[in-house]
Amino acid sequence: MVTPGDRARGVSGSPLDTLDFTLDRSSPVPLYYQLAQQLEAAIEHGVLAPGNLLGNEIDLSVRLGLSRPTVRQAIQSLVDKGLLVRRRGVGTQVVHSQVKRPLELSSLYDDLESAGQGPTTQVLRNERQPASTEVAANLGVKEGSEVVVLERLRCTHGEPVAFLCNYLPSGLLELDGARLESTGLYRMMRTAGITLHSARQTVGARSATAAEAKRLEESEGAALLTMQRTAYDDTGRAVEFGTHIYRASRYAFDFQLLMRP
Amino acid sequence: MVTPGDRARGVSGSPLDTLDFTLDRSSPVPLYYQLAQQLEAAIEHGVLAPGNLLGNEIDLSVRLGLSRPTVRQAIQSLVDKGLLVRRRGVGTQVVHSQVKRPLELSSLYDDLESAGQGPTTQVLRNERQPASTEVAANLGVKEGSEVVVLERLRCTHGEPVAFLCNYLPSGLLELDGARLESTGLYRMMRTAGITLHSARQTVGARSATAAEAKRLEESEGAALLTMQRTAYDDTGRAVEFGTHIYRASRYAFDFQLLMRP
DNA sequence: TAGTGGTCTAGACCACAGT
DNA sequence: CTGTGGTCTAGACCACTAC
Repeated sequence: MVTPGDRARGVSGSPLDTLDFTLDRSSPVPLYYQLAQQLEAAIEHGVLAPGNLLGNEIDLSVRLGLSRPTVRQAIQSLVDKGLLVRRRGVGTQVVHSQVKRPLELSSLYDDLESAGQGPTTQVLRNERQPASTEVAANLGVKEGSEVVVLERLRCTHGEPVAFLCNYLPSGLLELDGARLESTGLYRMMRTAGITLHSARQTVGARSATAAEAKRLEESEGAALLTMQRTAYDDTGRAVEFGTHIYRASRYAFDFQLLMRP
Repeated sequence: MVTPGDRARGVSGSPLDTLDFTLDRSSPVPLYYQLAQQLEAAIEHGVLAPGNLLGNEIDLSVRLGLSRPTVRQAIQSLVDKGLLVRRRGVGTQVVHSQVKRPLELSSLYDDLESAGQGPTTQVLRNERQPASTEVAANLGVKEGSEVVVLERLRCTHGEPVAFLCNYLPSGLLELDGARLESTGLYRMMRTAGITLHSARQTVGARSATAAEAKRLEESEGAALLTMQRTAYDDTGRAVEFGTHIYRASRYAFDFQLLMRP
């Protein structure tokens, strides 16, 4: 006999039924997080295919020996990531597309590294100076107060890709030139315990001036991609303001936007 | 006498203490949402200044006649929005910066309209055709299957700003030319009950070809901003793929990124 | 040591979708 | 009608922070 519940999960049952999750209650990792990770892995590996129903939350909580709110918390975190969709009266399904890339503060160094291009960085300038009106406004400090100014040239395969000019509040971070050349600024900030939280970006384009063209080994008038960004930590304090210029022939921004209704 | 609790909230107490929230239990609006909205309004209006502590969740729940999980849900939604920060052992505070603009799927029409520029749109093309390899891959449909192709020229103050080329799965939406000229594509999709959920974007730059320059009233070789986007609805199905070209002299992308740890 | 948020439980009732 | 997710309650214990 086939009960309504069987039909709801499909005749062959939810793929989740054959999956066993291992929960370690003695672990410091929260239970909802352990469950979320294993669900995400199942989706990633295709065990849960797009469109598959997860089965209802009550059954799942009973089967796992968890309370329903805990299971909900795990599922909700994946809904927030865009991996699952909930529909009242229907159930929870895996989304149909395989858009997995999370939204991140794009760090050029990380972008290039993950693309396997082996970037190198040349620090052109690393010193302290009084903040200009524009820099002060963007960093939320007083005009004329001391800030660190950083100018870098980033290359791949021996050719320039971008010219990066950044301003940081003085005293926030020790900027060692050698480490700056071997890793990205954002990675250094993370290592220093600064947790980036959000950023405001403006992306535009313009033609290269003679000086810019020379620096980036482009021809004068070539199209350049420009980006201005202010980054904030988790308390909302501005921790970086930068103006970046990219060779459009060698770089483009690639990112994902999420809408929250 | 000053108790530790008084000190924790500051000598004058949390500004929240003098605020009265009105909760309507008969309303269909969830209680946590009512609370979240009123908290957000208090922050927006400066009643809760950056750095202010909210007071602990237990007291708040008692004072409001709600359970702690409900209060937590309200607070969590504002933490997700980046308006509040929680610190274990410390409390919940308002973030220090006034970065409030939410992350959104930027619709050029909405952008221009909110900037008060009064955009106009000219529909150059609106017809069905078989999907090319590229379009099919981006929309997740079979190559050669019918899609709607839409070409529009967007202007402000009588001058072109952007040339927009979009592809939509056939049968998704009725595209009335007149309405397309008076509103944006995204707004039409929302009206038709399609809830956009996420999008993948690539932003780059290049020099204008002769044809592009003519169409956008630029000079040949001028810097153009290019954007390619695939948008997905809440089930993860691709609902739009587009290639947009903007006059860099008249438009730039402005958006906020949020990091989720 | 005291206060905070972080996690978890075991129930409950409701609104909505599909039959 | 049944089954689903959406919301809500009233407790509990733990980990971290500051004093």
